[in-house]
Amino acid sequence: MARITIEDVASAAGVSVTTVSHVYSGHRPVKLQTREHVRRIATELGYRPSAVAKSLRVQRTDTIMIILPDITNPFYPGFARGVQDALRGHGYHALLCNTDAVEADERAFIEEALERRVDGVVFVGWRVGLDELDVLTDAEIAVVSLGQPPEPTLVDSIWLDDVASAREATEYLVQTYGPNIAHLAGPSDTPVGVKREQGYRLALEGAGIAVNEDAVVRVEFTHEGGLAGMPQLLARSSRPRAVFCANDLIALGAIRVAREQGLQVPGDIAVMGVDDIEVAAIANPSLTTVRQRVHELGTLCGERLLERLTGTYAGPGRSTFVQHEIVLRESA
Amino acid sequence: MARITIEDVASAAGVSVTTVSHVYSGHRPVKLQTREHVRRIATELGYRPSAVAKSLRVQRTDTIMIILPDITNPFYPGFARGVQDALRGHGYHALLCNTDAVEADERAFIEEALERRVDGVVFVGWRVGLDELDVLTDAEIAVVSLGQPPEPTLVDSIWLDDVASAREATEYLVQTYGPNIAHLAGPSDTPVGVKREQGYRLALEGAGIAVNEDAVVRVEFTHEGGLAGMPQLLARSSRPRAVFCANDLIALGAIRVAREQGLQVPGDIAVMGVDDIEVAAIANPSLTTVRQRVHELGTLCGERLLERLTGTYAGPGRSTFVQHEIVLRESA
DNA sequence: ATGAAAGCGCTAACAA
DNA sequence: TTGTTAGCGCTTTCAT
Repeated sequence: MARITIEDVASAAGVSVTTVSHVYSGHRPVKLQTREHVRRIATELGYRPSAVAKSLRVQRTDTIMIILPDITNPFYPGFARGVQDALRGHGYHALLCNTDAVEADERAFIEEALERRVDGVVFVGWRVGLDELDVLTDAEIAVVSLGQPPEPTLVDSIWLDDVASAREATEYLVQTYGPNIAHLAGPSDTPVGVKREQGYRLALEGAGIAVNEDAVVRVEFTHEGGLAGMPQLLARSSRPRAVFCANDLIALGAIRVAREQGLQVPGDIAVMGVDDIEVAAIANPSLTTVRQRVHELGTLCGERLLERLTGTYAGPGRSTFVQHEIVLRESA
Repeated sequence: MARITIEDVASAAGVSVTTVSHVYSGHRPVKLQTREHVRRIATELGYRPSAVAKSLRVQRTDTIMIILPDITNPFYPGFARGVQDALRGHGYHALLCNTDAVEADERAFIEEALERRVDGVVFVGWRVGLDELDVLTDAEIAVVSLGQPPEPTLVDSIWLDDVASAREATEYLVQTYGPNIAHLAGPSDTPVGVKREQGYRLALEGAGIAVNEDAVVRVEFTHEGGLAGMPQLLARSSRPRAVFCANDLIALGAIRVAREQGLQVPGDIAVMGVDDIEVAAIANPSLTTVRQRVHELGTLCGERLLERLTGTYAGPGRSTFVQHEIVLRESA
């Protein structure tokens, strides 16, 4: 069955394509009678206006792209959800893209955004710098980035102080459990991983504690990362009294390993994460962590993007800081 | 800065648009020298072929749509991931859509798929029947649906036996903990909720146990659902010895409530879920549940879809059953 | 090895 | 209130 086009509807209804077009867009008045007639014919024929033809003509796709490192990390669906909530009712649809934090994929999706002519991009990148997003701005695509530091750029960015949050978390652990604090760090080739490790080191140095390099193990930002890294920490001659993990998934993995080895959390060893993903509260022991207010981050990105999409704002990149917050629960 | 088109490249390179087009598509040989020249000019100008113009011309979008009830339920990102993994390397991109299990939204996204001329749809619907997907098939859009029962339809469907899995889970609880088994059911207007409740009832009846209607509480398929429903169960004069929950999120909420009321799980009250989302293993106590092999479900959907997209298969709807599996852990 | 030109399905300027 | 038509940026047939 060939696709029904606007022309088919027009001739079947005995009107011009212009009229059919305006029945749908409402961009100019159409006599009620004609309007209803056209509608009926269109429904009978099963006509659906082609979004791609329209996009080509109006040079808008009403689509935005959300580029994320890993959709199976619960942090990101919550974030994406926030973005979509902010966009709700404004007629935009979202393309969710997984980069797996692979540099080539991050770049590939930026290309893809360009080719698909999306109207806007929310970018959460780990490998690619903010300056690489300028190509989007050049193509008049609205861009908001999450998590990069505040430096003057073309794109808006919503950022968290990863160094400070890691530092405060570690300081809390030092105060509560003394100097022997280990760190399950993120990969050293991700900005987030690097900054949280930096915060950890700053906290120890600030307390006059020398960093024991054996007490820092770098793993992926996943539950498996925690499962893989924790045994190394526990195998050390002097077991750490607490471990600061670069995110909640790692922390949950770490807790699991500790408990399997018969250790009490936090009695024998305390564990703290970062993110406050939903399961952090559900888990048992519930996870002490640094809350990132993920949904708010998402809506904020969505709102900033919307301001550019609608033309409410058109100036240089704005930088918005979102404050973290330590959430004390059972694990530390 | 106006968008660079194929024409800009052609004139700057002193060739025809045809040649530029073929440099990109490789659909016909272009002299090496010309090819390199065109490439260089294109790069200099920052040319990106417009996917929307191409789509209009070739009547393909290389896009599929994944329609899901709730992306913040960890079951679905895992599933979506599976679909995307199956599609990887075949040049398709995925549009992830959240219906929130709202009937109107499910229908709206079907419309949207039609208008956007996506090549395929993976549909996970709770309110809308399989027959409503025929409109997609009519428009020559490949469709695979998850979770509906095997009845002859136009679309492919991957299904789970929700009744049987709920029944087996309940039977296990009866065998282990006796007749006093409650049920935190899903909403009665979702097929999944209905079928799991049905399985629960069949198990009790099969064991000659009368179903106590007070012991069945219907809640949303969320952690909050569990938090809301569990107190009602615990407030009953005779506390249930175990509770079968319609999914893992509900079960995790239920466990939380039980523990807050000072009950041991499973010592005082056992809890069992369905899905085996990742956190089921991480949680503490870890969750006894029915595994749905979510990633496999996703890849299966992706593969079936791919067969239709590539034309490898073009017949009537196929129905593929995926076996569930009870996973015994600590909570029951 | 390369080009000219039609046409994919719409929207909107211009005309009546 | 309605219609005619150019053109959005590509691909591909038909020529050369």
